Amino acid sequence: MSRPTLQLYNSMSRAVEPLQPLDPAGKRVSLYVCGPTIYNYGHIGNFRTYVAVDLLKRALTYFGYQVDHVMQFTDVDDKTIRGSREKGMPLKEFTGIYRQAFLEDAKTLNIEIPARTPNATDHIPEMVELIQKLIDKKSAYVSDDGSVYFRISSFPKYGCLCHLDLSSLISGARVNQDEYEKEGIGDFVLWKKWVPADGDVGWDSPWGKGRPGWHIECSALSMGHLGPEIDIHGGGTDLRFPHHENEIAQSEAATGLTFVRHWFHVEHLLVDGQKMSKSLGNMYTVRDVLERGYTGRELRYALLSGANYGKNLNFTWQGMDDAKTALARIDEWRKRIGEAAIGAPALEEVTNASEQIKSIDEALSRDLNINDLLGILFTWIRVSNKALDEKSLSAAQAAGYCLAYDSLDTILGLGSAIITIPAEVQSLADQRAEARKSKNFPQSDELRKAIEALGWKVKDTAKGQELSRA
RNA sequence: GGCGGGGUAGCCAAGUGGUAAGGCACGGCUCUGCAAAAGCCGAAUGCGUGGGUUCGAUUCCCGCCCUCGCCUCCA
Repeated sequence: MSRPTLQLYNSMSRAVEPLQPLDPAGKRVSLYVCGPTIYNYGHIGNFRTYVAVDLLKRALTYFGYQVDHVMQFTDVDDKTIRGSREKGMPLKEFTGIYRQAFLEDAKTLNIEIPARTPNATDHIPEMVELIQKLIDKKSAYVSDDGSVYFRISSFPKYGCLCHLDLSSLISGARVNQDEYEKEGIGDFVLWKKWVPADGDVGWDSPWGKGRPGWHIECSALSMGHLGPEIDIHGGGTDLRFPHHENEIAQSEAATGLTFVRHWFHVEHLLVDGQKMSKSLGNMYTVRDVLERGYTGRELRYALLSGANYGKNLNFTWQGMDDAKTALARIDEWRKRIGEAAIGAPALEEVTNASEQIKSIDEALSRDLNINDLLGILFTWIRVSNKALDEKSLSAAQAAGYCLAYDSLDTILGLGSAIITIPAEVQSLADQRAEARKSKNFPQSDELRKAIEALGWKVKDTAKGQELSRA
């Protein structure tokens, strides 16, 4: 089936543009995403970004592209070093804990882990090589203390991504006054000279022992894994400046090529309308949300549906409840429509799905318009439920809805609720079935209350009781 | 000061130069032993505000108000 061309907002041009991959065959799309710094558990704001990236990746796959996806883990910087020293742990061990935690949380949210997730520290030689190249090209210099800086004045395009004027940087609000050794105020560090606070963290280099600056890892890893020019580079909106701006400078100064064709930035998540911060006590991890009794897929739904990726998403517990209810309705419907499809003819004979899939394609192609997509889904739900109530939906039509939904869910990634009923709950339900058989309704109601007290809901249907999580 | 994003029903949120998707919440009804689930019906004469362009603007233009973010820690 032919699909529309995917239109994506490009934060470089500030316009929605059709995606045009470098691959001459138009099949392969290279995608690099700036991963987390692994010094702590990721919060839901981090995961809003990665859920959005996951949506992008799934959409690309859906549109028939072969996605070459790389995301690095930043496992060396001030925060990781400080954290590991506080815990009295080797850096690698310390960051390993949070790398693992991130992967687990991603799994909770049904985020597809990129095929390659390199750690920055496993690629120091590539970074050193890139820095040397920049020095050779006079785009970087070694300062008196042995650190290496990128020379912004050597790169006229500097500021192109963020539309910044270099002179405005000089009068910028926050400039580190301590960095006397820099030639220019906007120059940024490529290689940081070892200092005692770094402890045993450090690598040898032509400029002495030290460690890479933050930005160089993404340039080295992106180019190393995906080539000097890539299709899409993404991350949270806060990375635009300085991180991505600096990546462009480093990479393009070294290669003379266009580093990235399409920039994908995800807007931030707010909590109760405010920026998350420790002082406000509104920073939640994925684990915190789970502890409140929500599931990963409920959080995924909330993160996906709260707002399109390019806009701030306001996280609230009310929003989590809304998500939970809406998702339960989708689940209920999927189950019902699936049962109605039993006995349907072979899939190739199911024709009404194509129209539905077409509407999905169209909404998705418009810069991943998830809310339009959900609007379409809920319309299917209402229309088909009505038809089922009226007994006017054929098995073939039901199968068409199943087909369309399952296709849609390759993008949404909601999957299905896996329900394991505790023995205690099942036992109460069995007793209730007996009570109902003998029309002992008072006892039946008592048992329902007992089941609800355990956090479960019971529903009476023509086929008997059905249990679900409250 | 510079750059950018928002202001659409109680809450969340799409959208369009031609008369306001969807979700959640709420009320009534149908169904049900009662519930639940599902369905039906119900709310914006209106899309921050004042002008302008137009046959027609929430959608385009200008001014104003409010709000959020970024301007070298940050997804």
